[in-house]
Amino acid sequence: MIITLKDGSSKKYEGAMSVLDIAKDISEGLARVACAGEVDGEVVDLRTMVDKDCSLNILTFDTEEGKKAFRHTAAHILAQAVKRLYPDAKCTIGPAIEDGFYYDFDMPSLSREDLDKIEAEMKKIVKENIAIKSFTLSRPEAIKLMEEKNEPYKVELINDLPEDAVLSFYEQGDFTDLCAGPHLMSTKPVKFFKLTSSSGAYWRGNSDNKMLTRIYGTAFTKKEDLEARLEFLENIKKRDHNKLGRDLELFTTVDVIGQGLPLLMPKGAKVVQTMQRWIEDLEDNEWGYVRTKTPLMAKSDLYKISGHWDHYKEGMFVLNDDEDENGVSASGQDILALRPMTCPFQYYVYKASQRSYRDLPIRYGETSTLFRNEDSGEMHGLTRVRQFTISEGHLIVRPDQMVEEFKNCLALAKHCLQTLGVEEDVTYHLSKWDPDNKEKYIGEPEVWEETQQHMRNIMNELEIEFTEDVGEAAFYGPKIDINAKNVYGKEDTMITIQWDALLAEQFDMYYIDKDGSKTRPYIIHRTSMGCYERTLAWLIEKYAGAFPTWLAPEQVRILPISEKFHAYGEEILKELKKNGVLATMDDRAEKIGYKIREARLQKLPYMLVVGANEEETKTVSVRKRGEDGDLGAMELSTFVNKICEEIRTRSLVQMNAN
RNA sequence: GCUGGCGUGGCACAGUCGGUAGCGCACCUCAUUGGUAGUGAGGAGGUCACGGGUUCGAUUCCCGUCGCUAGCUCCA
Repeated sequence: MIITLKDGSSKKYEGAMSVLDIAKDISEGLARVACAGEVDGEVVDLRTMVDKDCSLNILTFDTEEGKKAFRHTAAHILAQAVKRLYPDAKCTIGPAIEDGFYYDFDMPSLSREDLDKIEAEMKKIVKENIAIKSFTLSRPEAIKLMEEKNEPYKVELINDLPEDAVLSFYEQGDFTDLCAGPHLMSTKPVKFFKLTSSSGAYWRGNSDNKMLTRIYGTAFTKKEDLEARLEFLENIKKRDHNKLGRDLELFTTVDVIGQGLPLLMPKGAKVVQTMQRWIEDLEDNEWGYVRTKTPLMAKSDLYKISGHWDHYKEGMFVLNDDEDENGVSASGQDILALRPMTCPFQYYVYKASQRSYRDLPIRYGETSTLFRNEDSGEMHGLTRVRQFTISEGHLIVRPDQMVEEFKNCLALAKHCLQTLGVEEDVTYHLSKWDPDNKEKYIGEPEVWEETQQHMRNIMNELEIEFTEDVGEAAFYGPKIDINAKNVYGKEDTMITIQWDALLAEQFDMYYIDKDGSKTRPYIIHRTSMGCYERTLAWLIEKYAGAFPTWLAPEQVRILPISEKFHAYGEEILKELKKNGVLATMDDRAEKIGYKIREARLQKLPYMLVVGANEEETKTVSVRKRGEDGDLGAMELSTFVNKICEEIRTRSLVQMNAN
């Protein structure tokens, strides 16, 4: 590549040595130097970093550091523009994030028109090609500078840093900001950006603090990249379960029914029913589960034993909640709460009889409807709701069985993910307790640490990659969470497997051991596939509504060419239904092209076109969804065999012709 | 819960600077009986989310509620 340096000279670099050559030419042994110029005719900001050990990085926009520098600079350009237009706005923080940046200001909220104005001002700043200089200050000097600039939030930030800290600042014209960097050499390369949205955000992420105004933006070095990003954002809306799920008549919401209470319509309910039947049979027939069906509500007494009354009361829907200081309802009624989990109910199933060590493990499964009083701002489509149904289970096991059973729970979860075709789309997390926040949890620190180590070992042994998240545990134990991202990149927990060595004590659960002594069992709380509503949402986005055949709410639609072939169509319909295929017939007086168009828009797996040819030869003309879906004619029995096989094996791919 | 945005027939949208509303798709009826992404004609359907206020008059302006939504906080 040819680099034109700032002084106008240019030099050609070739091959693997170029990185070192560039460094030698422009670094002169300094810790951090940079140049801006043109690479192969394109204006770039090229920055090299030489660490103390002489290892070296070149920051072009292709590198992570380079992208960070680019986004930091974009954030500062935003802040500079805001300060120009709103001199009273106070700067807080403005980090780089994936695909862009944001900056929080203490200022009134902004409309789209305001964002457009700020964007225009930013364009000016870029055009001005302002040089960016960095300098460092001691803490007292830094505080003085920010006090002079009347930036109280910056002063607060600096005050929280170590006294002997040396703080880096970046200055671009009339704007100077505290920032760890890196930054570009000038504002010029930040050519293609867009302020995407503004919203509220609490100062320092604490809801007790003031709400600031956050501005989000996305920025790129190339026009095509920005356009591609904006187009991507536009396109993923088409996969968004909250839009697509409604369009495809899978679910709906009604304002008088309430927030977080979606209605599954016949198609959505059918998909959920298919999953539920599959999971229940799978657990009971192949994984040794026994089924329970327990109440959806209970007296507060139960939750007092479980600890939920103390640790989770805010999250429950409580009935007759007018208790006096003695815990008695003024109306004389029992204080009841809708259940937020199934644990204690299944514990009492366990406790209903005396258990021997020979009986364990006992694996209870329940298709369990739960109620959680989520904050009003939290609800979203099918992914965050106030009533939902999960494939819940509790395993009551002897301590010596714990590791094996925990592994089995992971294996079952993996099997479910695999069957749904989403195994590659998840991340595993070890959700740990927070030792600095002990009052949120029950049990002894040693037990927590030991349990977490067990889980760590299991994950390593199974060679599953995972991250460790502090403070994400349940109050009674650590857990493995299996998360998935939605189309917008937000993560939700799909599956959870929790190790609980504590609640057996609370509920006085025991079994009679070999030596005749009463012994505490361990408990695993787990889901095999998690919440049906959330999984449905995930699948809608994964498949853009085109579910694998076995999950599709309508698998085959028979399309007679005209009314004359309705009788033959009925014959086919009967045969399909007899074989358990979800089939319908479109017997409207519409043209065949129109019927096909409609079936395709509804993302049906298969269409069977039938007319004179088919009736005569006792065949069906098969069309599957997608481009070039016409599979031609086949014997009805052939099609039935193929689709039954596809459904039975829960295949993720569709049949081929012959 | 907090800060914004939004709410017009089933869906996607026009529109009204205050004088009670339209288009397309879908739906219904009739004709058409067809060969792989939209046959033609006609018709019905909305107290403009709900409640209050201002006004001679409110879908339009103001306030409140409900819902949807972007984030923040929360998610045992």
